[in-house]
Amino acid sequence: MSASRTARERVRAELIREITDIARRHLAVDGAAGLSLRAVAREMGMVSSAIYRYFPSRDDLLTALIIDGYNALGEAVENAEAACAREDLTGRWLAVCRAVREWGLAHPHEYALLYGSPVPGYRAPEDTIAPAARDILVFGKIIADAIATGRLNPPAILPEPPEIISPDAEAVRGLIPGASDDVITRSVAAWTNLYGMVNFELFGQFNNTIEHRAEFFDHVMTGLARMLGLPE
Amino acid sequence: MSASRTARERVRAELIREITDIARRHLAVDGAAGLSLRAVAREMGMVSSAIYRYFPSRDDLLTALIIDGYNALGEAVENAEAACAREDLTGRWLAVCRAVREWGLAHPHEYALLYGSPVPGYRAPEDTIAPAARDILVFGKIIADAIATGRLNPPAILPEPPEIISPDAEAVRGLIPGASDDVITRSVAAWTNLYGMVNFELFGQFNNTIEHRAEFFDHVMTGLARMLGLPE
DNA sequence: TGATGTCAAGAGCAGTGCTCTCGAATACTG
DNA sequence: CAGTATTCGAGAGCACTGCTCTTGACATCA
Repeated sequence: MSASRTARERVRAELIREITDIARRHLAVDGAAGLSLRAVAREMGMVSSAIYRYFPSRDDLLTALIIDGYNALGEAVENAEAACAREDLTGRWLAVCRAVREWGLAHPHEYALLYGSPVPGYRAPEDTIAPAARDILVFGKIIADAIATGRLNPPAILPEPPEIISPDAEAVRGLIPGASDDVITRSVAAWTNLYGMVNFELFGQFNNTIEHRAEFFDHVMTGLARMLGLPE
Repeated sequence: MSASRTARERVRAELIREITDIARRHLAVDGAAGLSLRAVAREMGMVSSAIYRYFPSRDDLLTALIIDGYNALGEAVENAEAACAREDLTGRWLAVCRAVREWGLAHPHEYALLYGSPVPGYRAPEDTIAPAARDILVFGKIIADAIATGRLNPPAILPEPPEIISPDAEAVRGLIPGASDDVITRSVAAWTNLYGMVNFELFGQFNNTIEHRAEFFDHVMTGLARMLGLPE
C-alpha cells in the first residue's frame, strides 16, 4: 500500500478510462457491431494485444460501456426530475419521459446497447443490475409520492389484474411502497409504453408516418399520466 | 423464354431458397451478428465466393431474411385474427397481440432483426415496407370495423391530441378510415405499447421481475382494448 | 543488488466479408 | 449443328477481426 503502488494503479485506472472513452466514441459512430479492440488500440498508439491487459475480452469492454450507459441515462433522468417542483407530480413524470427520449436521441447507439436486441452470446453480468434501475427508481418515487400524498386516482376503466400476477407485483412493490396490484400493473405498463415509444422512434418504426415526434410523444406520455392516475 | 432458360432459372431460384433456409437456421441459432456467408456456403458444400453469385453482399442476404420475417409474422397475425368471429372485436385485437408475442417468443432472433436495434450501416430497402405493414393492416381493419359498426367508444379521459400532429394522423388514416385524430393517436400508442411489451420481454427487461408474462401481457392488452374503446 | 511482478510488443491462429481471375458447363444464335 | 455468349463454381488473395502466447524491458520491493 505504498505510494508507488498507488501510482501504478493510478496510471492503470487512467488507461482504462482512456480506453473506454475512445471505445465510447467509436460506439457512438459505428455502433456496437463496429466496435473493434484493434481500432481502439490503434488510436491509443498501442499494439492490440496490450488492450487485453485491461479488458480480458471484447465483451468486458462492452460491459463497461453498458454500465456507463445505464449510469449516464440514470443521471440524466435524475437531474431532469430533480429540477421539477416536488408537488408537480405530472411534471415530474413528463420530465422523466422526456429525459429518456432525449438521452436516447442524443446517444442512439448506446441506447440500442441498453434497450435494443441483446448482443448474441453476451450475458449481462450482475454489475449492470443496479445502474439499470436508476431510472426506474426515480419513476417509482413519483408514484410513491402520489400515493403518500393521496393524489393518485387512477380512472376505474381497467379490469382488475388477475390474482396470479400478485407475486410479480410484490417484487415491484419495493420500488412503489403502498401501491395496489392495479397501480403496479399500470406503472409497469406505462414504463413499457415509454420505452416502446422511444424504441419505435429510434429504431425507425415511425419513419414516413409520425413526423411530429416530440409532440406526439408528449401527448401519449400525458395520456399515460392520466391512466396512472396522476393529477392534471 | 425457352424451357431450358426456365430450367436454369429454376435451379437458381432453388439455390436461393436453400441459401436463405440455411441462413435462417443459422440466424435462429446464432443471431444476426453470427450469420456468416462462409458458414452457409460450407454447409451447402460450396466455396464461399460462389454465394456471391446469388447474394451480392451479406446485407442482401439479411434483407431477404428480414422480408421473410415480416411476412411470417404478418401471416401469423393474419391467421390468428381470421380465426376469430368478426363481431368479437376485442377478441380479434387480443388475437393479434398474442400472435405477435408468440411469434416473437418462437423466433427471438428474427424478431430482433425486425424490431430490435437496427443493424449498423444497414438501410432497409423499399422492398421491406409492404411486408412490414401486414400486421398493422390487420390491426387497422379491426378499429375500422369497430368504427363502421358504431361500436368504438373510447373513454373520454385523455386530452385531445394537439393540432400539429394532424398531418401525421392523416397519413395513418389510410389504414383506419373514418378515425378521428384522437382514435388514431390512441391506436398508434396501443401499437407501440404492444411492441414495447414484447420487446421488454424478449430483450430481458422483465427478468427477475415479471414472471407470469402471458397473464401480465393479456391483462395489459385487455386494458389497451378498453383505452381504444373496443367493447367489453 | 537481486528477485518479483507488470507491461508493451510482436508473431501467429482461425475466422470474417469481399474481389478477382480462370476454366468449365450451359444456353442462345447464325 | 457449330460457334458464340453467358453463367457458374473454384481457388487464391486482401484486409480485417478477436484472441493467445512468448519475449524482453521496466519498475517495484525485500
